Amino acid sequence: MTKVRAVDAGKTRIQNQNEALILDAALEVFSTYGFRGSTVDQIATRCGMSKPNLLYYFRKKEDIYQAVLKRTLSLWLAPLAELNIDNDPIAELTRYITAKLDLTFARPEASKLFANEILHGAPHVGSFLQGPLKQLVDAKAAVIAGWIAQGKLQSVNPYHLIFAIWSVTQHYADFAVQVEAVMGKRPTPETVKQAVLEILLRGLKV
Amino acid sequence: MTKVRAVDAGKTRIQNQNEALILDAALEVFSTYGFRGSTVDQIATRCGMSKPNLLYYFRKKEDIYQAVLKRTLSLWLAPLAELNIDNDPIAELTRYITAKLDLTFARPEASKLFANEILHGAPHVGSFLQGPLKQLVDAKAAVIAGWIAQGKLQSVNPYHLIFAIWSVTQHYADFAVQVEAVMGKRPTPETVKQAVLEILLRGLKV
DNA sequence: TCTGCTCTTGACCAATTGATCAAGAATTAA
DNA sequence: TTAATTCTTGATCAATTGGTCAAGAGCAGA
Repeated sequence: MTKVRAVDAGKTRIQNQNEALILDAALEVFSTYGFRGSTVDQIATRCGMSKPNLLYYFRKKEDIYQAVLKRTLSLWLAPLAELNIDNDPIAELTRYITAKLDLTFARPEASKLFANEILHGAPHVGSFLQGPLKQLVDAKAAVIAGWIAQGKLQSVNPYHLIFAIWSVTQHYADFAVQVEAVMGKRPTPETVKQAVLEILLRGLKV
Repeated sequence: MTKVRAVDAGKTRIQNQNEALILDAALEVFSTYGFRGSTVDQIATRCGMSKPNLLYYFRKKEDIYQAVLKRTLSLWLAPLAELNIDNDPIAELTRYITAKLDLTFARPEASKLFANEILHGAPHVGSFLQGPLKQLVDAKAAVIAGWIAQGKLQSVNPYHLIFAIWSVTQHYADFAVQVEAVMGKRPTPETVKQAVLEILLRGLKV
């Protein structure tokens, strides 16, 4: 067998293993306490690793954050990219909203990490917002506008519809504590799905 | 004139003046950088004041945060409390949503401060959420349920409708950076109002 | 003016924390 | 087995930062 380093982007077995371990721990910690509120030691301890050892894999705290954020962003974009103008708009939007809610309940930390980043002015993802994200949203806003032009959907500003979908779906991750406190219990994903679909889509049917 | 201290809850003129100054600066700083990300020095400098002097008025960083958060919460609750079952539901909800959006555009820092607090698990306002907030929402959810029972409003889960209103309206403060990046410009309050009202209310009319 | 209280701050302390380093342990390819 | 490389960490450093303190400046009422 050839040198391990040649296999996976120049990474050894232990490197791949530990970097993954670190990123998982970092997502948990950063999404809970924010960048400034998290310590390298916290993340290291969560991996059962010493702080210098963690810094052997990621030289700076910044680097860990960048890496975990990057890994999260692709997860974020995926569902929107699938909006297809050739299908029925209500079915497509239903699928999109459902996919977003599934993500919210399956990976609330990812949503919280992203929310934290934006809330603090998006210091690390500013160019992502203005570049890839804007382009994708522009394209999908055009799809929605197309549906409206074809008379398949009630008239609505596509950008603000997308914002509404984002905010409502991510609310159940980012503000989960408030939702639980106000309702006195954690609502089931099914209940949320039904309610959210009703609220967001009923007014859009022609 | 009697001693100044007797007038305003035992506060002197300078105390009232400086405490207000500090709370304004603290809101700016905390809402931008979060609790851990903000420093006492930052707040002090913003008031043109030395750090020890600031700590003369608020003995701990915590105390400043608590005070500014408390001052924000009442602002937050006010509009919802006015939902009146005797009026037309669409008119009432329109008024509520408009009031929330006005707050969002007039005081985005307040929204961001609150969002940050909830996002990090509401360590300082947990009891507020489970107490006063829950009670108010319970009462107003009953109002909405009443409208539905009277056939004045389409059927919808009142709690989730309130969550949707909160999330969509606050989105334009908390995620303003993203909204601007994606749209390529800052949308006018009027545009947002029209779009949000359409999205949230069109499906509710009977 | 005088007296007591409030207000202000430079200097300082202690704890936290991001980051480094040297030295040893473990792993790998031969 | 061996030699090179990778991995690991205790000890330590330097910067940041929340908070204290003593001493002086400013202010209000008599």
